[in-house]
Amino acid sequence: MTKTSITLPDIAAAAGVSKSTVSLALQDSPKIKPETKRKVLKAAKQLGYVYNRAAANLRRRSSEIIGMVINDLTNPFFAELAVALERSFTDSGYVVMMANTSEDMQQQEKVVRTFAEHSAAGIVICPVFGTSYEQLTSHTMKGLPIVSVMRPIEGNACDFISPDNIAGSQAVTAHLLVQGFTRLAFLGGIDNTPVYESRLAGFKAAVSKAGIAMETCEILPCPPTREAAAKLIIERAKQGPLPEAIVCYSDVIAFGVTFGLDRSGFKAGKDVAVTGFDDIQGCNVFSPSLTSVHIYTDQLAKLAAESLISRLKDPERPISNQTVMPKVMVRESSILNK
Amino acid sequence: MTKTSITLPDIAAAAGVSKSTVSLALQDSPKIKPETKRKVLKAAKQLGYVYNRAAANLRRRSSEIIGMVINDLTNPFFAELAVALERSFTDSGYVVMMANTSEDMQQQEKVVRTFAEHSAAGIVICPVFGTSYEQLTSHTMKGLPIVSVMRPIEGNACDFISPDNIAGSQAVTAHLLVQGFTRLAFLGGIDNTPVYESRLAGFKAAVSKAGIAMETCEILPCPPTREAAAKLIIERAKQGPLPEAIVCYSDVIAFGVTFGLDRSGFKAGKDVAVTGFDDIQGCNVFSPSLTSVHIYTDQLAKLAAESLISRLKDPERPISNQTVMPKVMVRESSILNK
DNA sequence: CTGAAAGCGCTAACAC
DNA sequence: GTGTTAGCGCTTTCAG
Repeated sequence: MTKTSITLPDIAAAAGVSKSTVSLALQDSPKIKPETKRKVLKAAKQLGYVYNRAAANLRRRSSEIIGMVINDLTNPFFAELAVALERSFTDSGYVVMMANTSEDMQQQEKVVRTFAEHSAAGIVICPVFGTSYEQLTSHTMKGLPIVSVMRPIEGNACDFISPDNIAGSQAVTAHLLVQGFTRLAFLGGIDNTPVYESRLAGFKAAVSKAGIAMETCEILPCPPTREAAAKLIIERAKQGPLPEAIVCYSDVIAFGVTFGLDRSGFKAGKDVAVTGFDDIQGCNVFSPSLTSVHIYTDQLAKLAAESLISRLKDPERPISNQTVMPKVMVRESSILNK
Repeated sequence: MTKTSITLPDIAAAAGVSKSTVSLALQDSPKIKPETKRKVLKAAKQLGYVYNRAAANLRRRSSEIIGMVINDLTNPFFAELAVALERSFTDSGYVVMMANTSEDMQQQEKVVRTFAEHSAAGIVICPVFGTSYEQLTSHTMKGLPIVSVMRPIEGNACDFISPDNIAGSQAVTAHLLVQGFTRLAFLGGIDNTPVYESRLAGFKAAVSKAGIAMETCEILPCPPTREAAAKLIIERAKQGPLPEAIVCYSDVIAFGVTFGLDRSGFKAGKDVAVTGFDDIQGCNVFSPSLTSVHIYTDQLAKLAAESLISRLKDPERPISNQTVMPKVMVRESSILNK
């Protein structure tokens, strides 16, 4: 809380006008004479006035606060997404309060409630898997507009923006198949989560379209961290010949796999083809550079902001699901160079 | 803004008590009979009441909001720090509004002002280099408590928490020197910034203590990104024999250097010893695993929260600078294994 | 222990 | 164009 008790009346007194004139002037209302405005602005600046938005919001019964809830900021992909989202909203004049949930449902419920208590106009969220609108709003913040990004909220009750995971996964798998690999693996991601299921579905679709039996392929889920992926592939390497190509659930997984392969005496892009998903910044500055699926994070963020802002303006608009078509970025890791 | 117009009077009516009794009950005041409290809580829950903190703060003339301002969330080190900071503050019952500045001074001034307008109780910031308290508070938010982390605010006007960069850098350089390297380089970081100067000073101190002439060493600053570091070392590699060991300004730089060396036909940890700084999560899941300087991010975050909270309680307390002693984590990248 | 009344800083009709 | 007046939802003396 700023100590300053400089308020509208103070400015009014200094400028020799009334409280409401000051209010109008500060909002740059056309009802106020330019000269008066100048006088008011000058007095405000002189006195070191700090606008009190909470008071204004209270009176106006609306706010420009957007609550942003991110599942895991230490995951570089979500950090990139968070930054893009923040920019999209601030570009539209909103201010975003941001919170990290560390994939913790309790924490998530808590921060959403806190945002609601601070009169957030709406929420943009990468929800913890398994989140439903009901629990998110605790039956008590009904009508709080929410848009989810990347991961859907159960029950289809919220606007949702995501990449076309199936198409992206299918395309990157096809890119591998074209090279003649027949023993593939899909590695990483958490079983029974929507993103995992979609990316896996794309993988399977490509494989079966290529006329390859799924039995020759391996499916190895694991938590979305470098450590987990590394551990998994190291164990796997001990158990016999590796697949020729590994489609990873995400770039983070792919980095872990690359590391694990190295520890097991194999090289990604040489002994085994590896692909990622998300196309985060690091992909290009990594040896081997990582083939990945670019999902247009900035575009996702832009759509999320547009979607939420539209809903704020028209709460009755039908719920919308928007999908962005990704693009395969071929780099070294997927082209074997023996 | 939550649509709900459920307010204290509504609950009061439902529970058959007065507005103020409800307020007290909600705050769990000892002045209210347990039975009454139960009645009130029940009514509140039934009606789907959402506490309005903005209104409460307005009346109480204080708030539990902390504004967190981070220079670059896409840098994994700062993302880790941000998460740690957020946790420290929320653990103490504060709610943090977070904003990313992308190292943009204008953006930084804007978000600090916005936080002030939202009645933030204080600010925790990783400032853009060159930030002064004066400009941050625009001469108008005087007295807004600010604690800076990692990077100092000019003029020593704010509490400041940081690792002992000199000691950390000196220690990791010494670790290299002990192995007998004589041609070292200090790579990365932005010239004339305090963190750079400190880390470079530690490097120089170790070198001169080892009786080595600084002339045999190279100093190659560059922006703190993987890309910039990679580009720099690739250029450098073309110009003649590389140093035997490279002390990097940060882990991000070290990752870039490792990549660039690889592109130039050299291996970190084999042809050239490389060390990082910050000890971010990736260090262990990287080939070669990266020797780094662990700076106890959680501890920095904890001190930052304590420091800011103390100041909120006692605005007159003297400004404090706290330093945390880092620790060298020796891994593969710095032990040549030819 | 509970109620009545005042007011935080601001906006928004509605007068003048 | 500008001033008056009445609150937004809450906390907090102060009575009772």
